[in-house]
Amino acid sequence: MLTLNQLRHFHLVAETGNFAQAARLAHITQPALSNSIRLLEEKLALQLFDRRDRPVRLTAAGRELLARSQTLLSESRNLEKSISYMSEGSVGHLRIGMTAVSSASIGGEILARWCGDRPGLSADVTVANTPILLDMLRDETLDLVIGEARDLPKSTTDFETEALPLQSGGAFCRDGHPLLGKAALEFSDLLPYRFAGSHFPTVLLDELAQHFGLKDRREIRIAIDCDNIAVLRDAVANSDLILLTTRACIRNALATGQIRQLPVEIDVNAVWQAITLKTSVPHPAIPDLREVIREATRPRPA
Amino acid sequence: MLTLNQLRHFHLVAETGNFAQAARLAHITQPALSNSIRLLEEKLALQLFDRRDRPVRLTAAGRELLARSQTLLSESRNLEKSISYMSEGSVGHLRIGMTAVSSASIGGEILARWCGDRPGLSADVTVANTPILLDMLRDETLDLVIGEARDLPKSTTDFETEALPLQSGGAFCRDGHPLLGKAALEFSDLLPYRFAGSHFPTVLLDELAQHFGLKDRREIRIAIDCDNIAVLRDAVANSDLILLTTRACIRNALATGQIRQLPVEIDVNAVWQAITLKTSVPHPAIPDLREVIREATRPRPA
DNA sequence: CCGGATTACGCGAACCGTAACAATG
DNA sequence: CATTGTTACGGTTCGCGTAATCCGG
Repeated sequence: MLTLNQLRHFHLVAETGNFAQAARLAHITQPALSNSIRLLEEKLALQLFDRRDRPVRLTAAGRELLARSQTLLSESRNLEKSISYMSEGSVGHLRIGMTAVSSASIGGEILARWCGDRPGLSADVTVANTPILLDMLRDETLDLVIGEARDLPKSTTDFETEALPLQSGGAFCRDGHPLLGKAALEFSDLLPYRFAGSHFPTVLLDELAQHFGLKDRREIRIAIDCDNIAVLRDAVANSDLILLTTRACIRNALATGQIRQLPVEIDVNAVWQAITLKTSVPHPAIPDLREVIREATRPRPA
Repeated sequence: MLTLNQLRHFHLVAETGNFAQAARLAHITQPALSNSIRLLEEKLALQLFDRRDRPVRLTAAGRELLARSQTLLSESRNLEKSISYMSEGSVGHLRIGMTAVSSASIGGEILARWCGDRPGLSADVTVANTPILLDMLRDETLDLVIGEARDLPKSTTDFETEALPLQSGGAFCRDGHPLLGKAALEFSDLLPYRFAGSHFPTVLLDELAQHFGLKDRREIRIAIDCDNIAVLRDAVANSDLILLTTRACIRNALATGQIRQLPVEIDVNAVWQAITLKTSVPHPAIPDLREVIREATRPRPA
């Protein structure tokens, strides 16, 4: 059975044409190297070097072996390097799940920071509702999920959760919306209009309703519930719908003035959690990714 | 230091998801395999399998390693196969030297037979004069040479030579050449015309001159000495030059009637040798190639 | 005679097998 | 309780190092 070490030794001798020098490079003594090569030749039933005169030279069979084992050795060097990087979590492929809002708000920045200066790392992002993402996490189709805190099951014994800083949210409307002219805006002023947003957890609606003293959460009428932020943005920009989401999620539309924030205090601040499976062995790069997520979600001056 | 065996074991477990089955495939006992994997995990400082529930599953790091070591393992399988073929000489790359005439006469047939039904074999053919080819053989730029016997040095201690069957040669001219009409043609009848051929050894000319009782070999006037058979063929087809070469070398032109053989008995039969370097370790495929050369040069009914 | 390769021999680590133990379902 | 994986232990092999020998320039 062929071993990588013997191949390495063979290559060193072939390249240097000198057993002594090759032995130094292999960090073994000359006799040991001599033995290694001899055993290799016996194992292969092929004479690899012509030792009749110095310097020793490759035989025809030796040249063949050299050429044919070149890729194998370079592959092995690559793998060893990859492994050393893997141990420190600086290489690998992660499968990350995000909700629509979190992906649109901070997903890009997280991935930019994370992949940007880590050439060995790559990611696969799945956008779905938190319950779906959690299912995928459970059967290890995902390595990490950024999900809505409100959608987490009460008993989180099998999840390693970490609450992320509050993402400031609010109510948004198109430029020129009737409500923008109104002074001292209250939440009740919004109720005549219908709402748009991405995946409203019923708990959130209940909280809102309770907070503003509504009898029934159905007084907050949902017109569009969509996982695609672009759809929501365009729908709200061209109608009187009110968008409930985070500021970061529509920062471009806010910057262009296409969409404006309504000056009303409402509790739609997003609470997100970075979630991994406690019962699974984490990818070595996970701690690093968590650190990047913390940095990217840290509240900063606007 | 990574070993191929450990990687193989790892792959077997990863593919079967079952230590017992993998152990059977690896032809070792289950505890031995268990140890092998454990040592690998310790060496890499990475947990590769999650053993908390059955069947055991790959961890994220294990998936990475599996993906990244895939090519390495398949390369190693390829190499082992190549080596087993190499031992029996059924794979490799040979550098063959031939003279212009021998290459044009039998080179194609030899290579067709040799490479044709041996998918692992390939060749590099150099066409040059015998002395040049012998030099290349000496410094191992070539593995085998088919050269002119007459050009071999007298002392052939460092060459392994093998005479090939005589290749019938003769004098050839264009269709409609004046000599073709003459009855009872003799060699002296040819002397008014000049000759063409590929690399005339002076010994050959001396022999011819002596054989036909000429005072000076310069009575045989050489018009063209060229290593390119196509050049000679076309030159002779369009002039009254007489071509000295083997029949096989111009068999196509003979078949089309473009060139005709002069009915004169002359001793330009080619004597070729298959030559290798005795002082070098031969390529494993050499004996096989020699056999093919013998077959291809064996005299056959025209 | 010197640099460089091989042979001879002893030791330690690695690896496998057997047997006993532990955990999962 | 049966299947499957781990731990413990003994024996063999493999690979390296030291020392002595051999060989080519």
